[in-house]
Amino acid sequence: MKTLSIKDIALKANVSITTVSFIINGKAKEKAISDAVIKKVQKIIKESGYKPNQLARSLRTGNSNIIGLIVEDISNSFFSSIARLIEDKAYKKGYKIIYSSTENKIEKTKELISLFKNRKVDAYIISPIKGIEEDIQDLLNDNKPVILFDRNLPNINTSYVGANHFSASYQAVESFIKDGKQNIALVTTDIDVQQIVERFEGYKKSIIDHGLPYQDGLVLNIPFSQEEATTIKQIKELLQNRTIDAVLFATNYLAISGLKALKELEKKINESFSVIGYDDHEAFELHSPSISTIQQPLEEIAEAIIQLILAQLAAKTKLPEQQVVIPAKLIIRN
Amino acid sequence: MKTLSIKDIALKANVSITTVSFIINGKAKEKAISDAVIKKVQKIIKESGYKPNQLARSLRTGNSNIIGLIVEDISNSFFSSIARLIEDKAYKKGYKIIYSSTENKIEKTKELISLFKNRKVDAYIISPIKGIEEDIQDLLNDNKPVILFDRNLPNINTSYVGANHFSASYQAVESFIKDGKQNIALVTTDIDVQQIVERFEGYKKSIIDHGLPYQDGLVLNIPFSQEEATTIKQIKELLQNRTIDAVLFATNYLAISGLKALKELEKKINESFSVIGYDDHEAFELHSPSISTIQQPLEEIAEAIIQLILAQLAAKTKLPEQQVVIPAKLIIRN
DNA sequence: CTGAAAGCGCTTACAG
DNA sequence: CTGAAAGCGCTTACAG
Repeated sequence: MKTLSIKDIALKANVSITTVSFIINGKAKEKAISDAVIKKVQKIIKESGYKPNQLARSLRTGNSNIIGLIVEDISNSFFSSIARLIEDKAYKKGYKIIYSSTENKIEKTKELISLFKNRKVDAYIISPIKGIEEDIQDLLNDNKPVILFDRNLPNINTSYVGANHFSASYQAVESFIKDGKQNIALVTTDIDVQQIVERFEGYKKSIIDHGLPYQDGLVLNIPFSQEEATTIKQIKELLQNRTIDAVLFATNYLAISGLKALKELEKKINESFSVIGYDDHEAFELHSPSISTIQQPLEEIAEAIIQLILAQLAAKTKLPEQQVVIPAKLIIRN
Repeated sequence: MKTLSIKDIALKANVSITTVSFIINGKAKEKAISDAVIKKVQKIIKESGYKPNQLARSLRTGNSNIIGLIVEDISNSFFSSIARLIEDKAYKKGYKIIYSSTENKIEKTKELISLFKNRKVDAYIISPIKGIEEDIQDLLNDNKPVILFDRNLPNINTSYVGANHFSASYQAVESFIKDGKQNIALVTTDIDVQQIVERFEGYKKSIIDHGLPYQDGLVLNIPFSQEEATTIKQIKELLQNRTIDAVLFATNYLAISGLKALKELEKKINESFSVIGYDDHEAFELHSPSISTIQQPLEEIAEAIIQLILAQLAAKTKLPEQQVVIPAKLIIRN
């Protein structure tokens, strides 16, 4: 069961490995290999089930037809959905995707980039955190295409795809206010990334623009890696200690924790108490009542990312960077 | 920014690449390299940030320190949790995991195996489907460790880790009956894998053992790749056309569709109508009322898998295969 | 129309 | 105690 090499095929076909290589790589015509030889070699390849060793190919050519996808947490449905869409689209162009989660840890992210680099990944799609600017710059200096998404990094000159979180959370708060809500809380996370900061700023600006007082005490910052039990406890405390008639959750998993807190408090969502979540989650629609949410158009985001990356991969020279900002939509469910 | 090779290090250190290689691979002592040389070379490696090219290393040694994980759907929380646990454990032993989803498609699964083979993956963890027996046998003949999990394949002689689904669904039905339920439905999927068949058989046997009539019409087989909207429609029809006072769902995503169907029908879960799900889902606990469920002990399963795979990887000879069956637990929530 | 040969970056048996 | 050389399986510039 020794696995076959190009040499074995060349031997069987009684031609040189050069000829076999040209045929495998679709360069037969260009190299003017005779039809008879092409047919013969293809037949032998087919019959023997020979598959070129990708490792050797990558080692020689320096590229791998692999795109690396680095996200916060691949088990979060926002990221897994994007990953799935990108994978499908990339596959059709002959690229495979390998992905991994950073868990918002700088060290882990650096290791991942280094690992992918070592495996000669052709291009990178990264949902970044602060502290890895240098590593990304190295990639760029190395002429590797890098697309940032979901979060931008101010000092990096590369393309970015993401939603407009400022205006999304501005609108969410506005919809609360139109419903007559006065004391609107925000439950968010403490990670210092643009996308999260924007959600806070949209919240704050909307409150102020509509003539309500901004209250620091209504904003709860949850540490990212905190145990969920602690998060639930903190949300319960917020809800018990303050007069609150509406809550905006800045991420889907915070909203889930929030719903658990409400359940434990036996506090109902109704005309006098509203909730809006972020991104989507299977539990939102199923919940009684269904949970309204700010949704990012996943398909559009995935499409924009893959377009940019394929364009850069196909180009010989560096393309001008683009900032693609896609509006998020407020979905009101009742 | 040319990336460094072992040659560059050898040059800088003024030694041969052989010596550098020995030092990198921890064979310096064994090869009796002098301490002075070791220190010097290590210093240069550190300062230059040199990382060995894994592709070249794999090409030469024939192994990659990568374990391939092939599951039905990585975005299902059962599989993503297992993947996460395995990843952590493997990482500590110097192995990386790459994973991908089969979506229960034979062709896609074959392609994945072939892809992983091409990338010289050292070992395989597979949640299999029928129709890939030959491909797995090829792997085994090639002396690659393969662990099957979640589902077994009768004619393959390799280790397996999974839960006892027969007794789990037997118990679930028993608990319905003890609660006075008489007309118990099963919503399951049509994929022909042992794990799903067992769930059906446990259901049927439990009904018969407790003196109830088994009714074919109370078992709904949902095609795996069917649109969710259709699934919800079929579940609604079942519930409307039949007298049913309890439903066992054979997978977590079917339970979610079932809950959506109940919501659309405005049918409440209460003393006279019960539901049990399978595996877990964030929405189960959050639901009002919370949904009882059959849970597989993820940590134990992951632990068993990784133990078996690491043992086989460390062994020079083929280890005897083991069938590890772990009991699933019925979690009653109210 | 086709092939011999160099080289990608490593590891390792062999020699000294 | 250390190194020269072969070889893993490919691709491609060059030659004819």
